[in-house]
Amino acid sequence: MGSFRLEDARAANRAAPLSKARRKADAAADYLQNSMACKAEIGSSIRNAAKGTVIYCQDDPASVRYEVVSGVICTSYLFADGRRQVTGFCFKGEVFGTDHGFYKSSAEVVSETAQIRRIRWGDSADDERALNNALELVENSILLIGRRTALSRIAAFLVDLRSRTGNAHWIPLPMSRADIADYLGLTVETVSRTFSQLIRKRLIAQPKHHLVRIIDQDRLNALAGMGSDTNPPITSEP
Amino acid sequence: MGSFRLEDARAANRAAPLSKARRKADAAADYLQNSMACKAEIGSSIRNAAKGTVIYCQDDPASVRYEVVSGVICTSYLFADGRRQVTGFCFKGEVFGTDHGFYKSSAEVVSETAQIRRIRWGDSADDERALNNALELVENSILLIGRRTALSRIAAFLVDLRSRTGNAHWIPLPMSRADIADYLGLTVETVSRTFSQLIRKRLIAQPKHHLVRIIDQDRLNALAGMGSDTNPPITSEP
DNA sequence: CGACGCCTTGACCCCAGTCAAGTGTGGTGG
DNA sequence: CCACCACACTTGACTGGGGTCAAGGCGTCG
Repeated sequence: MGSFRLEDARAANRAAPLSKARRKADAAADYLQNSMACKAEIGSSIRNAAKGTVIYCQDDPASVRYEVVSGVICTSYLFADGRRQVTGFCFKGEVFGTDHGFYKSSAEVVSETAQIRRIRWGDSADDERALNNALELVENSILLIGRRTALSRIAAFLVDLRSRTGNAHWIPLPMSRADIADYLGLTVETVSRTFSQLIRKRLIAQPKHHLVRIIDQDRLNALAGMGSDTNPPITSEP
Repeated sequence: MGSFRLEDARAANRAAPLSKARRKADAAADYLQNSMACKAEIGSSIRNAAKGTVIYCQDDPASVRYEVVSGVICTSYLFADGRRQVTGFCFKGEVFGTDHGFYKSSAEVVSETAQIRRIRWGDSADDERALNNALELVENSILLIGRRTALSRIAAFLVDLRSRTGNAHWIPLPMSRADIADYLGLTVETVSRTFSQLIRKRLIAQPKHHLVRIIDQDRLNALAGMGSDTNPPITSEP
């Protein structure tokens, strides 16, 4: 079940990033079936998956959640009119697919390759941690998406990614511009233009399309509207 | 602790809807302290609170969560630069304040009056239900906020509120235009204009500022980009 | 090599932000 | 009882940011 809507939306959606993913998913279906015991994790099943692999589809029955071992996962929601809202990106150690009953969004691998661990519900301590993790991620997303200007959104997006990937200056951006656009509520063109703008202003560098180096963290923070933690930009009246 | 940021932001924020709330909160502080045993709920403490009452502040230590018994609660996050992002509205039966460690947002009563129930963490079945409830609400918010046009956002906002309040046609809108604007990432003027537009087009009626009647649910759904559930707007190619 | 996807850049225009003024409405004090 | 004010909301005029349409670069695959 659950897939017919995806097909409909694919037909209607001009960009249709999931269509390719869907085809790849079909091809790699059985590949997904057998879990790869890569590094002999303790009793849990870890899967290898290539870019474009769909982990689960919107409206599929939800039985397990997943943890990202390596790579990046993108979860997205397809509207009936074909528009797409990317609900989040998941990096190493983060959890996705925490829905109850049916998955409300689809999950897709956006990095070249990814390892994900299936986790069953039942251990209440673990379950609660997972839910809290998911909640935190989504709440963070709201603070990103609610911003006014494209510049502020992109800046906040980069700042968020930097803190989550734990990288000092280099940020991997395996997702496509369309993914970022659908996440931040912008268009591909605006995303591209804004990146170019940040590069021109020497706030970031971009040796490859999918790799960003943060040059001026402070000014990026300022654009993101977070201020420098050590030097709050607000002076209260006497 | 936690309140100094609020004060700072108050000084900087032109609209500063929390400033009034803050003053009211001070005045009604002791009122809040003693829980009112209104209808003798089973062993849980229910409080009455008037409009503007702040339940908790951003960065306050988080020990309990809350359930709305009656009225409407608004949770919002204040940025260092004074901007405000409303993270959600909570109606009867919904849960807020599910943060761990410290509250990441402030919670305020926006209806004329509200009853809220304090709930301690510990009952894992209950805890998990609460977390799932919160997660669902926040994920829904993302689908609202990510929309492109103001018309689409307002329409989706109304459709969402209608389904959550369980009301057939009449929707209570106790929150201010500023709250709605800060929720959807718009300005008060745009919110006001959009409501007027919907009224002119006879999609809704608005006998009072804080009450909306949905006249044409189908067209509202269409604007919201959800289509009519019985008649999907997408035709798949053969 | 050409076809295709993805990304970038440019030109144009419209939606929504900004500034400013006007309209209730409730509260306070004379 | 009315004058006055404070506040929330509405409406208008103007402008700029970003959506839209279109063209062009660039790497990958067949």
